[in-house]
Amino acid sequence: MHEIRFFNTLGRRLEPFRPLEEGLVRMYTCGPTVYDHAHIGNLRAFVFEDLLRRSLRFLGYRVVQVMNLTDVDDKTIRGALERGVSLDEYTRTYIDSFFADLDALHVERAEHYPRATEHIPDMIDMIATLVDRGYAYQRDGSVFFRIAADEDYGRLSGIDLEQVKSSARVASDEYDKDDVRDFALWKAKKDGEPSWDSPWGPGRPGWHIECSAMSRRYLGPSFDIHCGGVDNIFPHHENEIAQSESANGVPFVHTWLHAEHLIVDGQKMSKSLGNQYTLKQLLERGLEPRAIRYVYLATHYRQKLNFTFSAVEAAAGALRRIDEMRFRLASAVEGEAPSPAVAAAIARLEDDFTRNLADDLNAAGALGAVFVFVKEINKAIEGGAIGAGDRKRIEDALARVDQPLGVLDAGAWQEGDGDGGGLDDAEIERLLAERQAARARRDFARADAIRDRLQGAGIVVEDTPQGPRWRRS
RNA sequence: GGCGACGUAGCCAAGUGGUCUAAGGCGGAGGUCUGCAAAACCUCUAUUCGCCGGUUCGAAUCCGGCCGUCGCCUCCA
Repeated sequence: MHEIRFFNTLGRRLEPFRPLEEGLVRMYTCGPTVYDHAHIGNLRAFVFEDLLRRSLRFLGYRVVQVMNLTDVDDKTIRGALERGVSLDEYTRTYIDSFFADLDALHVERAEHYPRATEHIPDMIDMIATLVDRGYAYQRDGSVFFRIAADEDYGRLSGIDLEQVKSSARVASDEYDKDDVRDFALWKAKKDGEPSWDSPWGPGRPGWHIECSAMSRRYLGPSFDIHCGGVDNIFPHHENEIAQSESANGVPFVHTWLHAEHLIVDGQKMSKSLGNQYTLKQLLERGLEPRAIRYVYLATHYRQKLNFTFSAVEAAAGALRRIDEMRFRLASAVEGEAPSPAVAAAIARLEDDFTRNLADDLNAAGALGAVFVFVKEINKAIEGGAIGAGDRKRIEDALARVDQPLGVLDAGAWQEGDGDGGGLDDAEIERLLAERQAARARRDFARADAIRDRLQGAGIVVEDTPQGPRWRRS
């Protein structure tokens, strides 16, 4: 078993990973604010978290993952008001859209998707504890966290609080706080906004408190991993640590993992550049979701991912190479005894693949091991070195490494209508036989006409020394 | 201004002290197969890791400087 190492943002170094409870990993992954459709940058973080949970399982752990849905904040409130609908109705559209995106990219479901609006009492409870303990104070119906009361504030981000103090943005803050750096735990109700009753009057929770409260509800006061995008390091995750440790009196999270941003054509995504794509927009352009998932996987999560259309094309080509190998394997003739070359290739794959994955989730390296394997198997097929039982052993090895990747099995990504343009298998076989007969009597016009017809129906025919083989494209 | 990241072949991207004259993919060039084609497969495709110094027996990998790109600095994954 390979030891898992992660780059912990807290401390900024690679370190061996050990869960608090043997064999079980509890992780909290910051989810979407459901005020708009997710863009491909948001989705990068979610695919990264999917890779993480799948990899942990592959490496032998049970996983409990929580992902919050932020359904009450400035943006959802504003959106609902503008559209003249309830908050719930407004966010439902984007929650549905979010899950549709996850499905399209084959992201596994987390164990829990708590919504902020369904956990207001948990948040009020935690805020009350913070007030009791002197970490928070009330002001005009709002409650603020007193940063000065938390000595080790800033140890995740390494932020210099003196700097924050003098920043212009903070100076323009709308609230009257003891210290400009203090942040809101509870915001007093404003006209027209949805609100909940609390000991401090009607209002709504601040952003950071939801993650502290909901993670405690589902994972307890201390757990193993917390993830998000790098932009969450400060202030969001810093504030979560402050709230949770001040309220619970125990260490909050051991390992913090942060996904780097995605850029498009070398530039930051922004509405004004018009490059803030949603998954739906890419799919409408004809990009395959499987290739998009591959693009996400092929760059290490701590590296900026430069998303380009040509990268998606390259990904599609890479996947085709794998599909093609399996296709050729399916019609390979097995020899007498199992092939030592195949056994060696499988052993090498499993070792290299696992080692890379355990090393801070190096999926790009793991993918490299898969392609080395593909090449070796191709050679074995070419050289007639596929032995008894090898086909299944190869397929099984691919299925194992695909458990964390979720991208190798073309069949799993097939859209419903792959029916070969109305031709069933028997009909295809009959046409192929007819074409073979035509070829045998050197009636190539007839043979090519049949091939064209099959091609038109989405059937690819490949001639080999052992006869033709076909597949639906 | 403060904090931080990155710069590897035409493109994408691993590797972070010796097995690196640098994995893998895309693209490109040859070849094999074929009636032709397509597809596929095989081989080749960076003596070099932004530039300059230094440390070391040894550096793409560590240190310093410079150049370039980018992110964060109160609610953006």
